[in-house]
Amino acid sequence: MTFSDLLLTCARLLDEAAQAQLNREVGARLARPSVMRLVPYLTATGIRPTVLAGLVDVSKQAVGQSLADLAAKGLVEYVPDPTDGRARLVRLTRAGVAASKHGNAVLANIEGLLAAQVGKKALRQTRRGLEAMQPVLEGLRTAKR
Amino acid sequence: MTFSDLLLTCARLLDEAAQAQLNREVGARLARPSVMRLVPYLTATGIRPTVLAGLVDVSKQAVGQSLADLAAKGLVEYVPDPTDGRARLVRLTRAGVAASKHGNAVLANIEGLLAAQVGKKALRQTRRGLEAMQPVLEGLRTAKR
DNA sequence: TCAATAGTAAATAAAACTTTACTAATATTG
DNA sequence: CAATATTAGTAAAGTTTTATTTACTATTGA
Repeated sequence: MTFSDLLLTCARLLDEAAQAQLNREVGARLARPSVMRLVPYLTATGIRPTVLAGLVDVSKQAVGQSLADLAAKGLVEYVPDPTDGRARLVRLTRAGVAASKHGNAVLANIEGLLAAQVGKKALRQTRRGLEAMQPVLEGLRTAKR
Repeated sequence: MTFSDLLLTCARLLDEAAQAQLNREVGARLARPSVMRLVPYLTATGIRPTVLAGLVDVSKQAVGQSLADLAAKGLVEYVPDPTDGRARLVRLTRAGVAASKHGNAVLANIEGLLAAQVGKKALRQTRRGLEAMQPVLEGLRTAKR
């Protein structure tokens, strides 16, 4: 197995495990994939929908739809952007922050299992490797378009 | 950034980079996501559609539609399963194998860039870490359902 | 024989996203 | 500074993609 396949496979497995855990807790699917993709970029500080659209590379209308979903669930709210009267900021509500924290806790739990199985040292080494690779991969993204 | 986020982010970036490279070559989108998800499991030897459906966790009808897509492009073909008259095996055609190889070459190329930037040793260490983690993550999958 | 399995077909449902069209605020520029 | 262009965003409709439901055939295995 190539390194690439290994990386992609591990990420997929991790994602599935976390998702499955959360779904089990809620008793249904937490959120649809299109909505889940926004989550990493949502903060309590707020971000503009348009910026979000650029990050996930879909139209702002598409992002708007996903955000409406999250807003309907009370996980995000809109506030006017003080620096631009046209713009709004989407930010996590208290409930949204709590949900986000919980998601991180689930991941942390899985990490704990990994550490227990492969050893803290191996986990740390792997982390360092990925930390070095991330900026290189980010570079590919911006470079080639 | 947590280890989990790092892993998920790197995988996403790698996937995007490879996808973008392939799309650039073809001049359009190579294949839709639902189809791409089948690719890792396709071989020249052949696999049953139903098995494939189990692997990606969708109905066999859904897999059938994706496979019809690939068959229309001449990348896979059906052959009767010699061990069961009801069953068929989907296998990569010569063109399919070539396409698959090319995909791997694109990934290998990116890996080369990574190795050049972070060093072969770091790459090897990261690989070893992921290799140790994969079975643990696989275990979570089977265990919890 | 009869239940279960592998698969297909067609219709439909649901999800994700785009297109078109619009309002309101901000920038630009002549 | 007024006219114009641009930007942020929304709204509604429509399209594409993905997947399920229902219903069926053919083969296998009990």
